[in-house]
Amino acid sequence: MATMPPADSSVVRTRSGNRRDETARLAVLHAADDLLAEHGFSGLTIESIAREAGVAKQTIYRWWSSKVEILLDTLIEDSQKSIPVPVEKHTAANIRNYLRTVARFLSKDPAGKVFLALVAESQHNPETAKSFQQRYLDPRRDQERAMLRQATESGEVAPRLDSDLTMDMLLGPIIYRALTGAKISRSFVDVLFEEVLKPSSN
Amino acid sequence: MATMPPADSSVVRTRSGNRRDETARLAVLHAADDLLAEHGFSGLTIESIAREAGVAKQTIYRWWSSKVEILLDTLIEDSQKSIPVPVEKHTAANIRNYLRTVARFLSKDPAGKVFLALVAESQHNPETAKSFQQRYLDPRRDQERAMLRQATESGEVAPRLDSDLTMDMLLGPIIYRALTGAKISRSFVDVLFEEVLKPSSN
Amino acid sequence: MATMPPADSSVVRTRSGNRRDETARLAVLHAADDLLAEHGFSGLTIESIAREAGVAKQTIYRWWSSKVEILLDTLIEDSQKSIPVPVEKHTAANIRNYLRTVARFLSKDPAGKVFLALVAESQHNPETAKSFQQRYLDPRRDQERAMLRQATESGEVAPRLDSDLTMDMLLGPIIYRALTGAKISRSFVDVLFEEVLKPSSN
Amino acid sequence: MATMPPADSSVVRTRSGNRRDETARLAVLHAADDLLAEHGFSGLTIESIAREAGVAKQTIYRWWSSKVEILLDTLIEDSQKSIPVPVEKHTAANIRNYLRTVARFLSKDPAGKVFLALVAESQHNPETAKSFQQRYLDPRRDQERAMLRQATESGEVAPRLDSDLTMDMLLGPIIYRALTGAKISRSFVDVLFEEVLKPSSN
DNA sequence: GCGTAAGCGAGACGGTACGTCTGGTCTTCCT
DNA sequence: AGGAAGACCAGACGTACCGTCTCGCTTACGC
Repeated sequence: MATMPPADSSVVRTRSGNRRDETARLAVLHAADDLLAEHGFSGLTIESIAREAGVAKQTIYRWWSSKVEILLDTLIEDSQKSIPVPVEKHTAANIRNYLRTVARFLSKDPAGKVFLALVAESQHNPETAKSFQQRYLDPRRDQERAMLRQATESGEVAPRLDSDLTMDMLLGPIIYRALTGAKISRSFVDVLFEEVLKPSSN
Repeated sequence: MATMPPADSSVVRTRSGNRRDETARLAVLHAADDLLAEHGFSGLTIESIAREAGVAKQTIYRWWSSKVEILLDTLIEDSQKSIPVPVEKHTAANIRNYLRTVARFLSKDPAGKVFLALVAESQHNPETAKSFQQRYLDPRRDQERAMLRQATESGEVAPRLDSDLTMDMLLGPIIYRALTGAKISRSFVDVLFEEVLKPSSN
Repeated sequence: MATMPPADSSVVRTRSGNRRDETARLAVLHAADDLLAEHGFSGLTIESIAREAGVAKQTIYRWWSSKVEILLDTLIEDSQKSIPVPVEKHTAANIRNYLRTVARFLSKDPAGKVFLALVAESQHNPETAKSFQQRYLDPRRDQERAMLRQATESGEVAPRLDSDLTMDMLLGPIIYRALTGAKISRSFVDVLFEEVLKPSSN
Repeated sequence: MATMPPADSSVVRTRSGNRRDETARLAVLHAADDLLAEHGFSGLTIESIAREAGVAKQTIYRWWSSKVEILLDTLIEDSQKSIPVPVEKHTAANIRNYLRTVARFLSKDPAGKVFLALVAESQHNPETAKSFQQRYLDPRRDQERAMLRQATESGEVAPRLDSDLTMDMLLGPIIYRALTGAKISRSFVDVLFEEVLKPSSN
């Protein structure tokens, strides 16, 4: 993430005329990522993004309505790469692996900070909450529900509760621990998985 | 919450000389509470608190290092009133009731917004995270662990896991739902309780 | 002094894009002038100038390093208008008239207060003293010396002393009276002129 | 208990019970003097005087209405010591010497800065102007007029003009040069004296 | 092939809040 | 009673960003 193009002297900024400048778009996303990692959410200002990206503020305001929208863009791209919802084989192993991957993403991956920052900002700002819900949380939850349903149908897992409740019981503790900076061990995730999804676990 | 002292005309501001002025302290806490409820976290500025409370900014900076510390003070006082950890009889019913109270506090009580705001701000600011952990989360968790242990010893509940993991499984989903603005029905809480604490639940 | 442009409804604030906004510059100078006249030097704060001029504080800080520099700018412009050093005919009458004009400026014209305020502030602040000297006093003294020299060469006046000493003998008493709020009558000025510049005055 | 200041072992702070504490009064005057010399007029705040003098702010406010009054007290005492108006023999030599002393006081003596600071502050603050006039300038001018009158009567000097105008012609240039930081040579003072007071000077 | 239209970097603008500083008032406690 | 200490309200300080705007430039497209 946020690797700059090689500082080759021949990399002249290609001005794109009256079309959107992809170079500028990427520079903004990279700068946002870098600044969040380096200086935290409060160090992430439109002004600093523009400065870091070598871009005019107006260019940012033209394409994004707030810094939250910028972060959403990066989060969506990163999530597809780092924590894809398993889509082909919905086996128990795949689901457990998904939970492990999410846990690692939230506690280790710098991109996971973007997720936490957006959960956080949603508390402060209703519009962020709405965007975050509609553009990120809802689509993912849809995928997760499908995953759960198909794995249940194939008999791999046996949730005793409806899929939303099940997902919240699985993800809630993981996310809460991530939010409070607590350790999230692999066994913690595995126990969660066993408790919630395995039939006759006791 | 944030109820002002009786608007009796005789309530002249008692200047306390070179000792801390309790009137000013309360005015600040009330103003912070009111403004958070009315205008959200971003509408909560030191400037606006001072204005609302009729207090000089310097008085705020003298006693609190940031608006987060002010909110922590109000949260601690409000939590003791609204969501006390049951301390006398650690029965199953008491614990279930505690969970219900927490759920209501987070989703309905304006003071619950303070908790969510502090979880949020902790993501943006490490010092907030530390303060929040040490002054609020840790002490509460200690009480909750004691509650759980004693209820277990008396045979009222039968958690299959250690107390920290148990509490996170109970509170994580509730808090995650509160953070994402999802509904938290009584039955949701009760199911959580049954799943995690009841023996041979399936 | 400080006359606003005609309140024609069509006089919309011309935003100048990324070039300096002349409207803002003038508004600041006028506001500074007005506030000095109305509330004195201590009532002249950057805050109040910004408020009065309808200008952001940052705009002031962008272009002036202190309120003293603002006053210097107004004084220089006002002086060129109100007390120009006679530049064409250096006759005795012109010089006497110049002295009278200066006396009236210092004792009657609100803009004269700016001069006195800058002399005053120079006592408190070495940087003010330097700016005032370099940007105002020195250039004026150069002009005055030229005036004196040429009038002397043409035989109109006959100073017995060098030009700096002569100017200080002429202006010193006038300025000292202005500083102490004493009356400066026309005859006072005329006597000064006679004593210092007329040949064989006794 | 009077705590021993670190400096001189014998200088015990004598607390005077219910009489005004002369030690505190002197400490304030000295601190004011020192701070004016060291940090200029703007570095001279009630707060800093109290700190430097080891005195409570309230003690200062109890006895002086502003920092200007403190400076006036020091100036009056210093002037009596450093630039006494000659009072016994009003000879020409005495008057010339007086002018020389004044010139040296204003340009060299740190206490002269207090005079300049008060002239300055008078421009900014009408109350300062009034105090300064009544407590300092007027009494001195009365003495100077007497000096001049008696020297004239004894034939030592021959001013062509009334005494106020004469004094302003003598002191105005000196004070103006002091205010603008210009050099004030002995010959400058002597020429002034000759021009204004000597009969048939040309 | 030239005019129009849009995107771009730059940066000035009116604002709001920041956290610090000083001023002047007040009260408590100590001596 | 006087003085030290220090909390209090008030408000200016100079800085950082906000979101809007205008400028002068560059490029791509359509007449």
